[in-house]
Amino acid sequence: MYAHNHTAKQAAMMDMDDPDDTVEEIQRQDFTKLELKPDHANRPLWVCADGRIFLETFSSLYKQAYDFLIAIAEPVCRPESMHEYNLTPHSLYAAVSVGLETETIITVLDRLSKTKLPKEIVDFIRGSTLNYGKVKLVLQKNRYFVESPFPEVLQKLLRDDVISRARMTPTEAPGAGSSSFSVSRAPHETGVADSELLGADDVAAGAEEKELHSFEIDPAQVEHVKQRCLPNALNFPMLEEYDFRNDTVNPDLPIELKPQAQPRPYQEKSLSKMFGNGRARSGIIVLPCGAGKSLVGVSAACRIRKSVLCLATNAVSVDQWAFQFKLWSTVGDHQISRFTSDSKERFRGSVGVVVTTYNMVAFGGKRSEESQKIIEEIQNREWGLLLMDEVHVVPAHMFRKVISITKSHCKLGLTATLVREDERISDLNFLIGPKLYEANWLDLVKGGFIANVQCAEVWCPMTKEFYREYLKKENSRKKQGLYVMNPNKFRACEFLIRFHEQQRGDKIIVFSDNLFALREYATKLKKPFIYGPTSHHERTRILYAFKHSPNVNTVFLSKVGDNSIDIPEANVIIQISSHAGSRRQEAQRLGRILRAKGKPKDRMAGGAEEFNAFFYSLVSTDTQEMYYSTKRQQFLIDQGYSFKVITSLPPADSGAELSYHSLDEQMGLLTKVLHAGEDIGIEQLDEDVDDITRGRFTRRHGNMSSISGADGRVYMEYNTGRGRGGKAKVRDPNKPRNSLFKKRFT
DNA sequence: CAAGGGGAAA
DNA sequence: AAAGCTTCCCCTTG
Repeated sequence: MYAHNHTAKQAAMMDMDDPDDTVEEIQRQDFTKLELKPDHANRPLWVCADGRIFLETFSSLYKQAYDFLIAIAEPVCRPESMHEYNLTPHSLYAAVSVGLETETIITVLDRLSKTKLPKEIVDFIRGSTLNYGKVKLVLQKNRYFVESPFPEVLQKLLRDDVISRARMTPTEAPGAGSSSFSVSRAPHETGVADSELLGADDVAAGAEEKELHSFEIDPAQVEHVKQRCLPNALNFPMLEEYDFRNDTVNPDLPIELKPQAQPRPYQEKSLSKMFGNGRARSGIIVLPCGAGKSLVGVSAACRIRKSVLCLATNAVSVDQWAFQFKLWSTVGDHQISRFTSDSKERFRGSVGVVVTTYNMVAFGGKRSEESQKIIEEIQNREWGLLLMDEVHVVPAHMFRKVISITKSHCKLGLTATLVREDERISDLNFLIGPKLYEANWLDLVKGGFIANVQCAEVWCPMTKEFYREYLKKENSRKKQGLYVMNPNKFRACEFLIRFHEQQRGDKIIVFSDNLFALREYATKLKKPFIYGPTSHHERTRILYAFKHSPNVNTVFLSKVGDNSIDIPEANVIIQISSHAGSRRQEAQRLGRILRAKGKPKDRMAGGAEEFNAFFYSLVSTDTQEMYYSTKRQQFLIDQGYSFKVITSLPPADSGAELSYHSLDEQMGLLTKVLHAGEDIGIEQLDEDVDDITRGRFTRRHGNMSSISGADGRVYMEYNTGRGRGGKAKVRDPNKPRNSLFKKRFT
């Protein structure tokens, strides 16, 4: 009661239009005070004073609103009918980076909003974008300069410790003063660019002859200086654009897209964000795996037409990038070279494309003579484009090293995972640049560009005997051994493999981080498996068979499969021991089956959505494994996927033909597990993974994810009785039913 | 010269 | 804290 009165009082204060701190707090909780416009039904957005924005996806303006929102705000959660976004200083920085002007942002947002824009939001947008474009970072002949038409801005920056220390002492007397800046005439900038950089008020002044002031900074300190300039610090985010058409210092690379390289609409769009004003912006493009990231990268290279340094995560993907360059572009054979531990090529002449790994560039240890020479060449030249693949999986320290070692005019990061401002991933904002474009997975699914995945979590009750031992054990490794080897889980796995192999003719990957389980499952089911020690030769043999033989439709993989194995054929994933897997890993694994198979038209017939890929996580109920299940799903739920929970696998009528049907067999397995000793389990989440999980979770608290998560559980009926699966009876009548689920749930 | 095993580092 | 899996380089095989 008291709390209510209090709120009412604060609400009264808000009515008086008092910009008090508490206002924001009230509006966070109470949307009823927002003033609805008369025609609100036609407008798709709810804009809250705390920066949250909700988008109704069923609106007729959805498409326009979506394009706009994705440019100005961070997507938080995008389930089917309502998206949640967050307006942040970084997202607004990204928005002005791609050429949107402050007043445009405000006008359009207001036009799309059901309610009058809260004053706080308007102020916030103005405040966040005010200083954009006033400062530039320029790379000239291997030296870095901070440049601005406003000497007072440079002075302000130099009052910062980090920046003043990074300054290369000018030859003249030290001691800052505008007179000590180098002064130059602004090089042929167009009026269009000016208005974009300076904002409406400054354009008139800019029309006069303009002077540019600059000071040089230590290349090793570039990263720190950039960070100090970000919106959350001094708030003069540095513009990094490459005016490649006017770069006469670096030679041109004769390279063009081949005519058969036809970018898809979303690829085209991401490129237009990058090259919007005729120059090349540094930043990040987010596309799911299998959506054709490499064509975007190659296209960017073909527009800039200068030397390219392309970085990938491992040698397999280096080969793929080199292949993609040759496939999509006219790059000559001796203009492209790979640099890995066993392939040290060098391009001819002064300009070309080098494809290598982050590791190779950042490697600190002893190098062979040959490597040493190549790495020096890489370090000592200027690159037009630094193309960075899979930016989200590379550890931050590796980036730092790579970016400070190499000198590039433009950096393009490609990633599949959402980049958000939490934890270390926010470093990407200044290490590379703002996010330029991000595709919505579900839209790509609808367009038939990536596979439509059915995600499911299969709850496998522990058998009585296994559970008794489980409760007895203190050691978490032994516990893990027991719940991974739970006979019911094994049977569920076996059932799913049979179902997908026989009923649908699918190709299946089973992931297990636990090597004991990997071996046991694979051997028992007579399927090939690949893990670390598997020789290269053996790997290729197995993968070849998986690809070409109708008799090999399932392959078991350990963590090796996460990165360095390319299996475009698979369309079903089953995880048997996944609790140690992060969401990032989960997303990555899902990515393995996203590559769309078949023609989009076939799959979209009649508008009915038909699943063509499946992702299962098998979880032993009432064990530690359950603890992580909700967390792991978060990423996919945020992308708009819903998780089904299946509690009745294998079905009661399929008992006998599956393994471990009899108690005897189960006891045999139990004995084996109990005698396996310490080798059986692996430890809990490693530090890195845990950090990320925690970080994202705190941030997620109280947003729509929880709702959509609940929504994904319409199939669930949790049966606490052990030894027997519950039977789910509720289902969403709007969702078409896959034959598997038809079978299971009727 | 390529394949692949060993050791070291991260 | 340790296992697992990278990666690098160097060395020995065929």
